[in-house]
Amino acid sequence: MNQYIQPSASTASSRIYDTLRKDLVNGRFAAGEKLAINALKDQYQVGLSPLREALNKLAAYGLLLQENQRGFRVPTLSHRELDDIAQTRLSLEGMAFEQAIAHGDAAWEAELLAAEHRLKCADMTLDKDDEWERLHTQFHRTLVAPCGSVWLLRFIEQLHDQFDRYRRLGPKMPVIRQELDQQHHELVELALKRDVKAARKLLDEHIRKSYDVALQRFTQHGEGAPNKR
Amino acid sequence: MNQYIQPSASTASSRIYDTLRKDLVNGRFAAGEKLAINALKDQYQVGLSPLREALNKLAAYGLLLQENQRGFRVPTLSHRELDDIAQTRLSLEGMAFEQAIAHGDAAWEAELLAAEHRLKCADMTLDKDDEWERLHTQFHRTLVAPCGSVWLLRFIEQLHDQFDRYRRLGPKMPVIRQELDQQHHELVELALKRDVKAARKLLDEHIRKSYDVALQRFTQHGEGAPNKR
DNA sequence: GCCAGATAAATAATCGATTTTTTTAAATAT
DNA sequence: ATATTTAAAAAAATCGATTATTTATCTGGC
Repeated sequence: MNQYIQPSASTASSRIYDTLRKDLVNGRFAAGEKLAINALKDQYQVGLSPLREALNKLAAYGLLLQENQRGFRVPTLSHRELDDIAQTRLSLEGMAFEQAIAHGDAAWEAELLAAEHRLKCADMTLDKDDEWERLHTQFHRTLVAPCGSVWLLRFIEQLHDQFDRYRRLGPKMPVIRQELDQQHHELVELALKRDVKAARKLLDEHIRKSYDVALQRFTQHGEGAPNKR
Repeated sequence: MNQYIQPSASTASSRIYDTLRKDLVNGRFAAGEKLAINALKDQYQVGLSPLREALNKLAAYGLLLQENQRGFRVPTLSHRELDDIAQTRLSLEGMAFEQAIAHGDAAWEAELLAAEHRLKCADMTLDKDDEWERLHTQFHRTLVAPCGSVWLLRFIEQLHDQFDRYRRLGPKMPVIRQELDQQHHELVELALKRDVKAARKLLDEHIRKSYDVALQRFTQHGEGAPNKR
């Protein structure tokens, strides 16, 4: 009797998973922080069982650390790990982009243009970044979507979340933001022209520029981990 | 007062996770099968909560599919996905192996020799494959260990599990097994010689040969999914 | 005979309470 | 004062039962 078929009817567990994932990527929790499950339960108004199931999934996904008999904690941040994430993202996303350019069809081209336009518009009209972030993720997802490998896409998605955890802590830099937006446009152009070499090169630069922003967080406050606790 | 520090004291949840992961990779459950949680609970003698937490983790890891309100099922097998897994493994493991050869030190060389020797011995003395499989996984892990990227290693591990899910269904082929063992030896030799080009090429061949074995399962029974239900 | 709707059975998800383990605090001895 | 043991508090993990949802079965109308 459902009016519309639900893609996957939500459960308390899946809802709290989505919420926590977003909050973790957005840096709502301090790096290294131990999660107080009971507090979370009250904060998010959710039962213990669904909460624990979500935390388990997040740990398997890499957004939490789990230590037997002593719960969950937020992974610390380190210059070294940021390098790893950025470098791996460079490799995998670059690889996927090349494949996508080789295989993407007309529908993909249309999606690319649409995604870039949506992103550009959001940038102008909205003030709070939430929607922009969503569209930004969606844009990069579209770039590599027709690469042909489900597993590669899965890993890229995971790396994106990891990368964003660092990037969103970085300072707001309107100038660089504008440059990044410009690159988004050029990425689409090169993809449409099927210029694999140039496209890959630009994607590399794009990620590196983003990396520079994220890195500020570390060079500013000295080496090590800028954790609260 | 613990005599030895436990690396991470086991919990019911972590134990059932390990067990199920192994059983899933070993094809103990039919592809596409819906998991009857209550039956599992009795079979494995474990409570509902730890079991569900383990299933949630396995779903996030990619060894199970989770659909809200209708539980968990074992992913189906397909020629197409095997191709994807093999190809992605080829890319990532190849990349990691090259890096490992570039960065691996003397300790790594020692570990390599040790791992290959252990594998060779297990092959001769033991009849049941369980220990061989463990050592085989360990050998490949060692090959790429010093690649420098935690995330790459993580993905490779995941792909290995996925690949093995297919490989272990394939027929026993002693001749090919012997060829694969020979390649293990040669991989170590090339790694020690730091011959990146040749090493990568051989690893490619090695994975491809393994892939051929796994593929039998599909070409034998015709295209599609060789599922029970 | 076949389909829509209602009912019953089975299964998934969640809750509330209990048990186990770790962490913190206090007490005692060196 | 410092270290070691003991006791108390807090937190994590697990259990047993309840609730919600899906799946299977039945019924009457066409």
